[in-house]
Formats: sequence, C-alpha cells, structure tokens
Amino acid sequence: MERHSLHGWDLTPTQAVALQRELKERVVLRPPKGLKVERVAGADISMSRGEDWASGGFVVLDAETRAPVARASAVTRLGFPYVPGLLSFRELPVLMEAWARLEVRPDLIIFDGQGTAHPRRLGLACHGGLLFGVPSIGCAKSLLVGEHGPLGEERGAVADILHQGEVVGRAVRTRRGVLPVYVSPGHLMDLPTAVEWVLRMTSRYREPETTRHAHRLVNEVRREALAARASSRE
DNA sequence: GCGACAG
DNA sequence: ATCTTGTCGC
Repeated sequence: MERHSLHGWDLTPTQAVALQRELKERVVLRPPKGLKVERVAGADISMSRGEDWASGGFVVLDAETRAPVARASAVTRLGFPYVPGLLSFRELPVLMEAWARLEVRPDLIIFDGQGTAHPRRLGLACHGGLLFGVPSIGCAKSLLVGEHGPLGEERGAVADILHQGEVVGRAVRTRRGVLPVYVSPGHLMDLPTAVEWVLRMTSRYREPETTRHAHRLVNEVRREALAARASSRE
C-alpha cells in the first residue's frame, strides 16, 4: 500500500471483500471532539445504460443556508461491476477524480448509499470517509441488509435497523407520508449525529439537498459527455 | 440449493 | 443506476 493512497483499485470481488474486512477496523464511529460543520457535501455518480463509463461529483453546501458554494465532477470508465455489498469499489474511483478537483473542503460528506448498514459494516460512506479523511454519513433509498419495525408517519419519525443483533442504522422519515430513507454512520460519525444531519439537510423532499444537488450535477455532466462523445464520432 | 441484493 | 407514459393525489 502506498503512502498517499488507501489501497489499489485493481481488485477482484474476492479481494475487495477481504479488503473490506481490513478497512472496517479503521473506521471510527464517533464524531471528532468539537466537530464544527460549516460545509456539507453531497456525492453521487451517474451512468449510461449499457456503457462502461460514468460521471461522478460533489456539491458543497453552506450548512446554514444550504446554498451551493462549490462543485466538482469527473468522467471515467467504470473498472468494477455492480455487486451488492461492493458498491464503493465501483463508485469511489470516479469520485476520487472529482475530489481532486474540488477546491472547497467540506466538513461532512453525505453519500447516496449505506454506511455501517452493510454486511461487513463497510458501506460506501465508511469507505469514502476513510478515503477522503472526512466525517461521513450514508443515506440510502433502500435497504441492503437488516430490518426495522414500523415508524410514525410524521417527519422525524425513526426506527432502528437491526442486522445480526446489532443496531446498524435508522430508517428516518424525512417528510410526512413518504417512504423513509436509511441512515447509517460512515466514518468519524455516530448514528444520532448522522440522523440529525440528514434531517437538518432535508426539508421539502425525501432526500437531503446535498444528494439532490449532486444528483443533478452528475446527470448534467453525463449528458454533456454523451453529447461530446457523439459529436466526436462523426 | 433458494432467495435477497445500496447504486 | 438507467430506460420511459401515464396516472394518482395534494
């Protein structure tokens, strides 16, 4: 392993699983003492059906006003297939490129996927938090593992997600009458703080504003890349 | 072996 | 994730 990178990315799924078991030991499930969050970033990727490239990006919002203050994106080839439980190996390489171009460092990153609510407790948000060295949260639209009981219909209602006897995350109703999102800590984070920030960054829609901004950014970038590719082939 | 399975 | 029209509900 090199000094400035967490690990290599040319891995087989079997090697990736072994690496996850090592990396989970480095995850810190506690926010840094006196954590001050002034800027929150959303991360996401977008890809075309049946093609092997994708766009990835970050949008940084002011935590107080939720106004975007910075953004960065990249387009690369996907070097890893979609395998449930190994999503980070597919998504993080593009995000690393975008991260290198991001000129404003966020104090917190919200990923579109699981944190500890993962079969080996190393979901996308944990892996990404370790890689970028920033507190992180996983906020997914559906469950990968675990189950939870019913939760109230009102905004702010929660239910613990249990997996193998452990509380690995929380189902959180971010808006009255809509399906919950699934929140779990990534790195340098705990569950209550993660839920607090997801609710803080959510208002009118089911998903946090960070995620929504990042989603729009990477979709735009992907369409631009598609158009550029089409015109260069003529 | 069967079913589940983030994006 | 992406591909897509209509349709249900506030």
